[in-house]
Amino acid sequence: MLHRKPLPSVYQFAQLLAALVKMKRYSVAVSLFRDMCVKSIPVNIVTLSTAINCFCHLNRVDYAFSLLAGTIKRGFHPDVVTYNTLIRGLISQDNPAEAQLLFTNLIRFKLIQPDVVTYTTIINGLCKRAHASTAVTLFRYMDKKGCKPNTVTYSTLIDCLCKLRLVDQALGLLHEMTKKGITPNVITYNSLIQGLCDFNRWQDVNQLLSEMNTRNISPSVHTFNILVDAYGKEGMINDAEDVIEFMIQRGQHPDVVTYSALMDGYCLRGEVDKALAVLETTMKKRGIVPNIRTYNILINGYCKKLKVDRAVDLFQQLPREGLSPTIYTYNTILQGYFLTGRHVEARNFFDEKMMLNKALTLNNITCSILLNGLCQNRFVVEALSFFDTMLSAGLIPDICIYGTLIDGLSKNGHLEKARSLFDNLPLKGLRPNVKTYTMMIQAYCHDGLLNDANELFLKMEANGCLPNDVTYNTLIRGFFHNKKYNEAGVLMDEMCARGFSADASTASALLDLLKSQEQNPALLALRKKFLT
DNA sequence: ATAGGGTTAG
Repeated sequence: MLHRKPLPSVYQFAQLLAALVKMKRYSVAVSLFRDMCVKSIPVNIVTLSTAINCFCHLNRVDYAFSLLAGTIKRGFHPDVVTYNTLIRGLISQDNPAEAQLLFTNLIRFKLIQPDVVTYTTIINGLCKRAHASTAVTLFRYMDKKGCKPNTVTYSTLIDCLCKLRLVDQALGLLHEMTKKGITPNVITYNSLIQGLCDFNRWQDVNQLLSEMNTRNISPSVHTFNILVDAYGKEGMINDAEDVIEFMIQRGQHPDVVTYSALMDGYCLRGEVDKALAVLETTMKKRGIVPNIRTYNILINGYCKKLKVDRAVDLFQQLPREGLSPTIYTYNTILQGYFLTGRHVEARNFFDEKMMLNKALTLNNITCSILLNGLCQNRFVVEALSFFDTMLSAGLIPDICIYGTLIDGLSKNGHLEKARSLFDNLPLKGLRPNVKTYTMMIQAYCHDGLLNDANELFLKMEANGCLPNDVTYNTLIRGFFHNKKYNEAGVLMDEMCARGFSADASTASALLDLLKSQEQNPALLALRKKFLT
């Protein structure tokens, strides 16, 4: 194009950029745009907006805004499309406050009139941050302002409601849109099918599929992938295979996502070798190239089967396949080593493979795997020193990390350290959850501090955290071990009243007690309670 | 008339 004389028009360059965007080749588009600027090829607001969009997709909203400044400086007028792009960029960069500010200023200074895309973008951003009710309010507001929601707006809201597990509300919106004459598309249905699959509502799924059929909306590869994944996760591997067979019959081509979902299904059943066969035969035969997620599934499968060496073989095979491991890959193998008691290899793997890899961002999962693994192997000092390493690497520990640490410390004879960590959680802006409370209660019980345990049990509910079945069972066993059978009985009644029941471990603890103290009246009363 | 922005799966 650059060598053509006369030069192709700005339209044709815009089309080329758009094609690259469609293929998600954002950095290629950006370098082409730069090339155009250097060679003084005319640009306009359309090509400029496309470049701004590319920067946003590359997570460089800062560059996007400096290009916006350049755009205005060169005398072009950013329009509603330009600003919608920037609003989406800010939201996707997790900066909703700036997005909000941009939106209000655009309206205040009458720079643009928000359109249906503006509202849809913001509704999506709100929903993805779990502000569903605000999103619905905005949804009703735009309608009132004369900006009619369209298929994409409804699909966005439906998808978000499904992800918040409000599937029936989402189905209500489907009904509402069709009544208004706004036709759902395959994306609308895919979101709903996913939402229903999450609840194993197979009958409703089939009803939606036949509804699609009546409306002449063909299921896409996406649709089938949702089904393969859902069946695989439920262990219904034959159904998953049937879906793939069906989609091929209908002329759809399964892709890497389809087969990865199938492989995950096999791995969850422990049939990792079958998953490997899918990769080595079916995918190869069909010319489908596996990606890192495909390998992660296999690596995870082998680790869960305690075949860590096979997992490491696959890990070492990655560069040959042109793939780079992700933090998920590393975390999986690290956990595999600990799971099989190979803590020396785990620590070498962490030191040599993970710490030295500059491209890797260690996360809270890494931290909790390490802390848990070290504590379970009685390396408390090392665990604490790793914790410090992670902190100085800039990691912000979440409540799960503290839970792991509290549990590990208390199980290795450091109850007071665990207690002080627990008590200082509010100072770190963290609230204990039901697991954290339960671990601390267990710690107190283990050291015979039943009063502290009971006090905390009462306190958690007062703090708005309801005990669950694990909490009750933990405290009841604590009373058993400290010969407080009457207290155990009272708590057992309370637990049953709340719809929980004694678990296997509590039951066997009681049976052991009964065996050794056949005539203890308190225990006999407990047995009566327990057996009825 | 031809070009840019918002929604779905592992």
